[in-house]
Amino acid sequence: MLTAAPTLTTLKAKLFRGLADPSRLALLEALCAGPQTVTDLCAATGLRQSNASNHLACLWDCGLVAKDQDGRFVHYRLSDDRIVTLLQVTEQILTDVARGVYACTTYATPDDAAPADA
Amino acid sequence: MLTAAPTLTTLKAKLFRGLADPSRLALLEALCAGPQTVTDLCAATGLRQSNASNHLACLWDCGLVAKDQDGRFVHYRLSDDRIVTLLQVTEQILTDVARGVYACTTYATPDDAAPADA
DNA sequence: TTAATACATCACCATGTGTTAATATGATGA
DNA sequence: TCATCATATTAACACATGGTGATGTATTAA
Repeated sequence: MLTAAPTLTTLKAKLFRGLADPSRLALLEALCAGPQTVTDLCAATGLRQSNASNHLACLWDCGLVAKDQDGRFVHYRLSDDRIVTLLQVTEQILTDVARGVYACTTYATPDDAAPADA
Repeated sequence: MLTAAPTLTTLKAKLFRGLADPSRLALLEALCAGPQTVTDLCAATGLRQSNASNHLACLWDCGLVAKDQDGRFVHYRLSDDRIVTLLQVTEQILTDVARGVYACTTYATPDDAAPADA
């Protein structure tokens, strides 16, 4: 590919990959409202417990979320406020290029159906 | 997964996925310097021509890049200046959470080796 | 101790996805 | 026309990745 050692570009791609899954993004967006337990997050996102736990582990590994143990509960939260900024900028860009993202099927996520309304 | 119809979250994830590959990210970063032909981009990124062309097609489909035909040359360019902003914010976040992204192997890209220096 | 709750981990499977080589298209110049 | 350059397209392959269910581990309460 590009280089053997992890370059800044590679790291950036990896960070984006952390955001490039609807489940993980849903978790992050749910966490924008404040710290949540895994059970809360499952309820908010509709994910199975094991699935949510897997994705949260990924997000935690990547440093995108932090967690605080509280008895048998684990409260997850965003580790950095700029993640919100990132999501906001993305949303703004999406406003303009949404049509394209909509249409892009080359490396599409499996769960987007054909648009019901243009 | 979450919903059947493409939600804003799904679209956002898709947009991030467009940025979540080292090759595509390298192409976008190369384009930050200005419009480039495919051959130029191949030289700048080390990608094979067909591979670069594939990724550029994806980026174009997603609306992240625009292209201008010029004889047998095609000049690609970023379609939106805010893409640069997105990359910059990401780089800033990376500065702080880089250690985590470094260590995250759950959904790692294949091309990052173990760090030589912690 | 036993049961129940909250969460993590694991192996499996189906599918997504990046790369490559080969080939096609299309434009330019001799 | 023919050769060449610039780019796009395609099929095929190997591998990454997300989802699931089963199970493991703490923690709490009775």
